[in-house]
Amino acid sequence: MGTGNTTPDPLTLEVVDLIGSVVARYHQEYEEAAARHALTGPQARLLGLLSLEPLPMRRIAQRLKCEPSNITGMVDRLEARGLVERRPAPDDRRVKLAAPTEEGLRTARGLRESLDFAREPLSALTEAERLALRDLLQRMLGDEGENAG
Amino acid sequence: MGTGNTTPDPLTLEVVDLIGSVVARYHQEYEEAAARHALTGPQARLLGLLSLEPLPMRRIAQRLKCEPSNITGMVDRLEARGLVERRPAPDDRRVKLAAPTEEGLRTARGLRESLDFAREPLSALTEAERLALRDLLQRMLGDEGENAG
DNA sequence: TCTGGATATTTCATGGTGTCAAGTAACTGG
DNA sequence: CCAGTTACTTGACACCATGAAATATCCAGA
Repeated sequence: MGTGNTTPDPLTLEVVDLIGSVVARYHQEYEEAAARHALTGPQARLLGLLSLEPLPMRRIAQRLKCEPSNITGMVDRLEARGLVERRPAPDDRRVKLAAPTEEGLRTARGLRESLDFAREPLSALTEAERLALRDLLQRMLGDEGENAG
Repeated sequence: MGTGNTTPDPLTLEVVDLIGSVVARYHQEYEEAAARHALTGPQARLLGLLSLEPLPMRRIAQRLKCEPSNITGMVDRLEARGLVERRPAPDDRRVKLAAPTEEGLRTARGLRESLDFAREPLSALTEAERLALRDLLQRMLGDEGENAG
């Protein structure tokens, strides 16, 4: 919890502002890409997550940083559209794995492809610049390198 | 837009992934800062916007990229808490300006200060690195430098 | 002046997201 | 077998967001 209360220098403020723009644009493009597949942003995120590997409901909630009861409804809606199915976990009858159906996988794939935020703005940078950007972002995020949930 | 359909190189994918992390962290911190002032993310965004200058409802909708009918409810809620008030526009009796109250201004100020995403992660970078990051982000966003709505 | 079309805001209905509290089923340790 | 814990679901509620329809106001032209 930063105790910071002194005003940061103008350069920092400028960078923060730029990051805000990146965030805004990222979201906009993400929502648009999701809408192209008749999905909301959170639904697209969930489907993308499951397309990597099926997950128990509780695990999904941790990854998406929300309450498990929320996941129930989201999976319900995706299940109703035939994009996701619930499977029993082999070793624990309490847990249910949410897994994408064939169509869900296709949708996730299409989603990833139509997510042009990847290429579009970054194509303005040379490879060396992308490398530099990667390193700077890594350093920025560095102190929280979490992979497992 | 983008016709891009070839898979981007691994470096680009890595950078995109990092940007995704930045976006996630930005959002998380923003929501937390808002919650510290008993506001939701959208409410905090709206209040921050109005703290710069009072705006007509329609203008707010354009800035926040949502429907005007949505703004009505958001301003209603902030107004009910005494953070925002509606004023008549001097030259057009149809339009109403949403303006922060004194308390709204105080809240917006406190919000800005508690928004540590500014300082915290960027403090890991030297000034030269922040400069480099600024230039890279500017180039990334460059082709859409819009300011007026 | 009157009238028709455009604009600003609101209202209503609807659906998705998110929280919290309570409930059920199943696992775990004694 | 029993108590406590864990996983998921349900129900009530608030907020965000959209779209269609209503109201009030502006504006341009006859």
